[in-house]
Amino acid sequence: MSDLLERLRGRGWRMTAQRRVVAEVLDGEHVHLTADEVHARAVVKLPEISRATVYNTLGELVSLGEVLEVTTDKRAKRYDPNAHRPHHHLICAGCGAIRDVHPSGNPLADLPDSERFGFTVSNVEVTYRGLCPHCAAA
Amino acid sequence: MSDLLERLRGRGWRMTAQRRVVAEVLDGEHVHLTADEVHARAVVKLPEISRATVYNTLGELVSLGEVLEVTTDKRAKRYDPNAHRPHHHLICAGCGAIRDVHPSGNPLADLPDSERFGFTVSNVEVTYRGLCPHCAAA
DNA sequence: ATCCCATATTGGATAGCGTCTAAGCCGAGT
DNA sequence: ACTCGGCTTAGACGCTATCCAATATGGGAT
Repeated sequence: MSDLLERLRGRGWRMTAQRRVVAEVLDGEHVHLTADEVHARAVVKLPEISRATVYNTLGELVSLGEVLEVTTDKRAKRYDPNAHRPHHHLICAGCGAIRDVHPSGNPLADLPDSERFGFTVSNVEVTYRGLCPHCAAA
Repeated sequence: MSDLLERLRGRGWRMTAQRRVVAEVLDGEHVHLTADEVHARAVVKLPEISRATVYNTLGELVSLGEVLEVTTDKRAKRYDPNAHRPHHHLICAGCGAIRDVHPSGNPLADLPDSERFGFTVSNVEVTYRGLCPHCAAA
């Protein structure tokens, strides 16, 4: 399971109990957790861990490119451990569930220079919205 | 200029000084303002207007479909008066500024059935991120 | 023109989420 | 084992949005 931990060690990331626990929580989950949910799961393994450390660690993992931040609304940000494989998101407007999806095509190429307004464009996110089978039935 | 005001009146929206001022602020601007920025501009025309009213009014305009809410990060939501024409967004990672863009291509068609997981997909948002000329220089 | 009341507005309180700070702790190199 | 820079902590703080009870007001009815 510890591809993530191995990669972090390999980059010279200083390993501490708190950081290991946070990384393990992300590595084991396949849903997109909020910072507080990560904290709640981390506390099970390491009761003294503080919220600040979870926030710091998540921020570092994001900077390192190992984890993605997903902001879909004004509720809490969610953290996506699946950063090694490019993907986009499909979100249910009813229940808020998120699935990873892999569209074909390259949206970055679809933005002509004339539409870039001098920006250095580095990244593109595609968010599909709709209703999941369960919410569509209700 | 007052297409927006006309449409609102036509829908039987009760017109008050505060609502008119908020609508005028949005109608006159071509950038995407935060609620506080809308409030700041509204105060110039109507010094007594309260934050709560601006929030209420923006919420109603969103419900009416006259204005779009754009949530890009954990900073303030921004309000997009350009709801009548489909477009996507280019966001500066430095200062949060937003520009409307019109990419070629159709991302909805890029999501194969096998990646839809039974969802009824109704909408797609494309968000380009980068640095605006000003933030790139700093 | 005036009255009336459903609805809008107000400002202050409250809540959610995230960031900051000061102080102590710890791990790795010597 | 010692030292020092980086890590962790608890709680204060800040920002944005929402809620609330009291007050004011638009606009139809008279």
